[in-house]
Amino acid sequence: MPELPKVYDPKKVEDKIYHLWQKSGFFNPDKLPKTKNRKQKIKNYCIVIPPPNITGSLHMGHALNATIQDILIRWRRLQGYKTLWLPGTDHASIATQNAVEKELKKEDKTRFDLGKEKFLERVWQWKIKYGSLILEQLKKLGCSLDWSRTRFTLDNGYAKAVETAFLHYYKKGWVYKGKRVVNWCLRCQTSLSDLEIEYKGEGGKLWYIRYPLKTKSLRLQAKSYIVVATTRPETMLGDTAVAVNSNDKRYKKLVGKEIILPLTNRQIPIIADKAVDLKFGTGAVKVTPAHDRVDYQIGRRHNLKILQVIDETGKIINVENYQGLKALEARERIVEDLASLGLIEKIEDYDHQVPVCYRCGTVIELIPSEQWFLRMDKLAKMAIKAAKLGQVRFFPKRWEKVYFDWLKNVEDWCISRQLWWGHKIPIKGENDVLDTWFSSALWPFATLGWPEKAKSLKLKAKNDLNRFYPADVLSTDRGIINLWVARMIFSGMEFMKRPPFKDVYIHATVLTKEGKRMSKSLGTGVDPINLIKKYGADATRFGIVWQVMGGQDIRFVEDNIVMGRKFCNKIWNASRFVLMSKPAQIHTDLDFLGSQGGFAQLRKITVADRRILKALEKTMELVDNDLESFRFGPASRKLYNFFWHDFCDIYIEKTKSQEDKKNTQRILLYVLLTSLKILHPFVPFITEEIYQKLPIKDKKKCLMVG
RNA sequence: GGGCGGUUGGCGCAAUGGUUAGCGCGUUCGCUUGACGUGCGAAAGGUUAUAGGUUCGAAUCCUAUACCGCCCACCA
Repeated sequence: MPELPKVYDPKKVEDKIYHLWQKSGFFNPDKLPKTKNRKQKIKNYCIVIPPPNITGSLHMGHALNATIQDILIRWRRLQGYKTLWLPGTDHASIATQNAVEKELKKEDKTRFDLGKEKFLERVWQWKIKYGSLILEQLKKLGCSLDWSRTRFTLDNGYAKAVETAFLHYYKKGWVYKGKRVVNWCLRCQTSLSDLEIEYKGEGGKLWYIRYPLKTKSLRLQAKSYIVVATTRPETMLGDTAVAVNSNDKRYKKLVGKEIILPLTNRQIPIIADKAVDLKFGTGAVKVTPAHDRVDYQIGRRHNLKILQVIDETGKIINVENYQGLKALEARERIVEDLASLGLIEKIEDYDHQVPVCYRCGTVIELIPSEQWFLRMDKLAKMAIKAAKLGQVRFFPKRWEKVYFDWLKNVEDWCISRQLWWGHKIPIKGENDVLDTWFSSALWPFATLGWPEKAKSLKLKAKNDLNRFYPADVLSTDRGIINLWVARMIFSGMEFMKRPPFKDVYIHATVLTKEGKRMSKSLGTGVDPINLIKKYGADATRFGIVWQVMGGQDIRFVEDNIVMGRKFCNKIWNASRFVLMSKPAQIHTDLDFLGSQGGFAQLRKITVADRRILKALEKTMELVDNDLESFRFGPASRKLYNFFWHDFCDIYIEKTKSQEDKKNTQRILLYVLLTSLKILHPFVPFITEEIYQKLPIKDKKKCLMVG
């Protein structure tokens, strides 16, 4: 046996070991060696990876999530389950299109300069580059994904799944086309769903505007008016009513009367509606059904005209004097004009929330637009039911509230987007594409071959679809519980009649040490690849998972990765110690603790021997329990304490003075081997490397399938 | 506006109502004993955010308050 170096060097080990794993084929459940457990049909275990967007490289959040999933998969694989962890990437329609547009901007070009065809070529080049970069990163981290099943949400088979799903809804009448007031991103030039907008606090103003009442006498008209408050005076051009609360005594007499809308001189009614808050502003609100969500609802209740005055470029239309002005320019002009007419009562400072695009941060305009929608009432009910019945369980449980709250009040989903990169709407004459989340909603079964394999599913044929659907665990970030998780659940219910996974594990969000969100644009991001280069993949995995406690956010500190590296070095040197004594071979499956023989047969077993064996057994049990309920941090601490303290500090020190060398060597080797097995899901590279050097009689090709 | 999470040694975090509140990093002191100085042994460092309450007993349960963070929301 060659002498091992004193310090563990991950660089010399990781690529070699990953290659060994890939060559073994054991990432693929169909190629796993037979064991007692794997012969049983029920012992399948599946995780579908949340496909990373191909917008760039992975950050620590991804690294944490990938580590968590790999721990679960390796743990179950070692237990004898037929494990599938299915890899892939997401075309991320709007996000990727924006990323490529940003790149073009550096060349002073827009997508329109290139034209659709050339632009899409460019996106495909981007996809090839970043798609493979992401998969490489996962490999560096040690992820045991079945690469033979790699999918992309825009590959040919996937397009078939999207088309099938869309047409299924279409035939049911759940997908429909209609003109609605939708969120419109002025930069991306597309509609967005309600979940795709964010709110940004803005120090704005509240203008109080006098709307003159229509009276018979002109003299009176100058004196009598109703005052409305607004943050967006320019939208008054599209007002088609003024609304007050029906219980508001101040305005009771005015309901049913008309006002003359300043600047346009249109006559519009004063109406009573429940949506109006008596306490805010003046209690009277201008109603612009074309450019405000609430106003649209009010308009529908009162049959008001929808008068669009802002177009999809953010400019004023349909009003002569302001035609072609940008909304903000129009605002200035209108306020000036109103002031010169003496119609501005007062102006107050007012902080409010402005909707912005979740991908590019541009202000959202609400405009009436012809779009495709998916009816949500029935689907939402199914999704709620699945969680209520416990078919889907959230960990930690509190996150199901976020899910229920959204589904209970959800409105129809606007699924069409005016983008170039994405799935085409499968209806003749439609050029628009689908919301990227429509396709990701099908991920857990589309990746397994749906709809092609659906027929054989009915025939109970053995294929991926019925073997690995539903998946056991979905591990993801809390930010996409509704955007993605909820939509996967109702899609699964609709197309597969079962929810797509049993457990939803919401992992911690990785923050900076200061408690700020990690973000590339803020320069607060930490690249896992740099950590892997510096400390090794195992150290990075162990260090980050060490911090996973009870669903709390993680403030990332590099100290923990340093700890991980030290721990790996400890594992390395304890193994060196055991190997240096040149122990005789032992049998892998020898049941030392059981009634079958093993240590029960050993005559001279010392107190220290008994203690370490007991501690090992206990640790195995506790770690299993922790992993059953996703307690990764506590599990890693138990492993650490057992190995470092019980095994190294106490037992190994003790063995140096134990007389029965042969017995001691056997026990040392047994405890080391078993420790490697329970450590392997957390630190796969180093444990595999050591395993390959251990004197085991019936050694498996890999510890991975130990 | 509503909801959720957090606040424990210098820093990052544990502790499932019950001994002296633990761990990692850092700090100080001592160890060149043949696995590891990325190590071993020891030590210092905490009125558990604040104020009340429940209890034989509270970091833990309850009620407020403060600060930090996140999510949702149609007060124009």
